Amino acid sequence: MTDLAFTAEEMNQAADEAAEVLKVLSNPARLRILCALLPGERCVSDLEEMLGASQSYVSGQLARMRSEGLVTCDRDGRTIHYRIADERIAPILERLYEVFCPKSL
Amino acid sequence: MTDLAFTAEEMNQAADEAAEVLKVLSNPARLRILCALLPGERCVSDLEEMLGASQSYVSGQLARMRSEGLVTCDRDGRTIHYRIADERIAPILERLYEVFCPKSL
DNA sequence: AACATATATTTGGATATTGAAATATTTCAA
DNA sequence: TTGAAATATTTCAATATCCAAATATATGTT
Repeated sequence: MTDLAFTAEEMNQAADEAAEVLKVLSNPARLRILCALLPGERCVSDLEEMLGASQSYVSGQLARMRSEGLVTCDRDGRTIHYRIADERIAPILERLYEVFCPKSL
Repeated sequence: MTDLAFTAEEMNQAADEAAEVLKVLSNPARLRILCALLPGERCVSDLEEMLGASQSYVSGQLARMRSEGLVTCDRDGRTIHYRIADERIAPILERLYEVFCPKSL
């Protein structure tokens, strides 16, 4: 039977972890990429088009998120499909939709 | 009767807005300050103690969040009580607790 | 092999953020 | 009015972030 309360140390750890994830979400391009991935896989060129951003920029942001384990990808021929790999992302994005896009729900 | 769907432009605006708020939350000290304010008002020295951070540092972070309208304060003698001033903060923090501190709920 | 397509990586300069240290301001109490 | 307590602001150096531009790599096609 584990303790139900968080110690101060655990709280600090949780805050550090949360802040790390939030830092990724705090860039509009990365946020929009993750939102685009929420319904399912997308290839890089789709994401480029949706964002209206350059190839290297989108690819760079994907690389960053890959290195942090937030997304993964599979190659299919010469296109690469990305998807969200961290289960903490979806519930956070859902809440962000509720807060910032209430009309769309 | 307003439209129920978000245009691409509205989505981009929402993403920018969300990213701005998330940037504030993406620093562990600021995140912990806001969590401490969630149940109600706190004075600066209380926050200092909770964070184990220096007076000027805590005050500086509070100043930043004040300038962005996320918190407000009232003076009571020589102590100043801060509280959350942006209604978007609480629902986001609640979700962060669910995701990062599930044990404590 | 040569070429086109899709994606990745590197580089670099501008700008922002971080957190510590010192100093300033405001208020109350003696 | 002098001093102490509570909070705010300024300054600075280190580091991180942003995004564009150029270049590299991998795959498929002819």
